[in-house]
Amino acid sequence: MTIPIRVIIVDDQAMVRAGFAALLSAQSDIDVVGEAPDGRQGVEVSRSAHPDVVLMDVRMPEMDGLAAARELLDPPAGVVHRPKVLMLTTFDVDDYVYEALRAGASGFLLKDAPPADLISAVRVVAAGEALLAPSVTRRLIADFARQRPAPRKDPSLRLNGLTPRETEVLELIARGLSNQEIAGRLVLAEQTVKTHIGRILAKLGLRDRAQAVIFAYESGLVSPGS
Amino acid sequence: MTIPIRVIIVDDQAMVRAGFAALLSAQSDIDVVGEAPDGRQGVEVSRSAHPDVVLMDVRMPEMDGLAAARELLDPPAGVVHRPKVLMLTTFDVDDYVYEALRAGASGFLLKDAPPADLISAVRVVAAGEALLAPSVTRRLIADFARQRPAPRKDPSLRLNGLTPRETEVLELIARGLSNQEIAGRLVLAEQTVKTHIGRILAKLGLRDRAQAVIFAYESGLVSPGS
DNA sequence: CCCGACGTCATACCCAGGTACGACACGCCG
DNA sequence: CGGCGTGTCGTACCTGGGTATGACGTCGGG
Repeated sequence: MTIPIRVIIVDDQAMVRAGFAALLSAQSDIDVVGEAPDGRQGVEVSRSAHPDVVLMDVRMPEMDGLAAARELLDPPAGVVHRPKVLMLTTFDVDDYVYEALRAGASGFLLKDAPPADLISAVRVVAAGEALLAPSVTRRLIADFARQRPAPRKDPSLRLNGLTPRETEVLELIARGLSNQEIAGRLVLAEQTVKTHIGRILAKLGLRDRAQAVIFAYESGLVSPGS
Repeated sequence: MTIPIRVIIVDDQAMVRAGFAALLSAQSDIDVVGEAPDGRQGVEVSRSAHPDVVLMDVRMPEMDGLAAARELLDPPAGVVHRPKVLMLTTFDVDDYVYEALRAGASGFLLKDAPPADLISAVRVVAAGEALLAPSVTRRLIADFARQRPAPRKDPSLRLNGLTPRETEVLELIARGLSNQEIAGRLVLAEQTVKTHIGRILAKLGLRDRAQAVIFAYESGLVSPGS
């Protein structure tokens, strides 16, 4: 650590700011180079003091921490300085967490965490890594696991009834191709495509290609964005 | 902490096991109640020693940590014991991390982490929370942010052209309803539904309802599982 | 007050898509 | 060998869905 980590503290409670500042300043590798009582001023201070890390409270008057974080992490044209943002909150509220992470925050800590945690969090974040409160981590993992429990297991499961060729056709349906286009792509007669589709719909208990598209998405055969 | 946290250590290197055991046993609130040199034996030991937390190395002979974790976290019928699993690895490899989290692991640490981290990780995990190595956290957050940059912004963005009523119709299309069913649901003449659909397709540059379904999923208007 | 956006509906037309039935070829397996 | 699953294609039929055009009522804003 040749050069210290530059930190600013944005929180509407003066006592909290003072406490954190004292705590962090006591570290030889950390400099507190600014403070602000609300999001708007926080952004300004950050722009002029160009800190490495911004400690940002979530709930604040004037401009809340979320908006301020967004402003700092996705700055308007011309602004080159992009600090790391470490969000702080008294209670952990889901929405805030997710919004902050989406905005690009590097961490999310509860204020009741041990002081040592805050200090190490600043170091971790400054190093370009990320750190979350354990309860937040748990939730994020749960969410992650829920979203993709096994992207390639569920589909093949219910897709079992379909032959490879049928699966192939189904995927093209799910891409929005017409029967004619599918026939062209697979080098088939259009009627053959119809035959396949007929069997697909029968096997899966669907009515038309629109429902087939739904099935393809719900089963994971195709996924948004892919 | 009236009753200590029961921990077992699964790692193919005896020295590592010994080191961790010594480190953890020194804590008054942690008991090391078992060890195993590979995944298969790890599962067995876990079943008999019923620990609160299983420290599991990723890379192991016989049965790797991932498979063992899956076995412990999604046990066959009849097995009631479900310990928390804390994965350990020497280097951090993406795939392993995601697989482990999907399987339901409560944490993922690098072996080069400070000893204090391991100890607190055990406590955190035992408490039902989760904890990840900072580099892993960063990656998970990045992934999270990438997956859903703003689930309710992108859609409404391109959905802008659509009127509320049209959006409503589109959603029902994406649910697989026929025009007749949509008419019934919205208390409309079938022709009105057709009119709406015609406009929807024109505005979005789509050809038929199948493509409309795709659009609904891709834009986030509807999501798999919802 | 008039116009534009929105929502509603009608009449008419056409075709892609889905259904029904049958047929033939190929490869695998009991 | 015989049968089954799979993939291929043909003919025939029917309907749901998409297109075209026009019309009417209601709002809200300029």
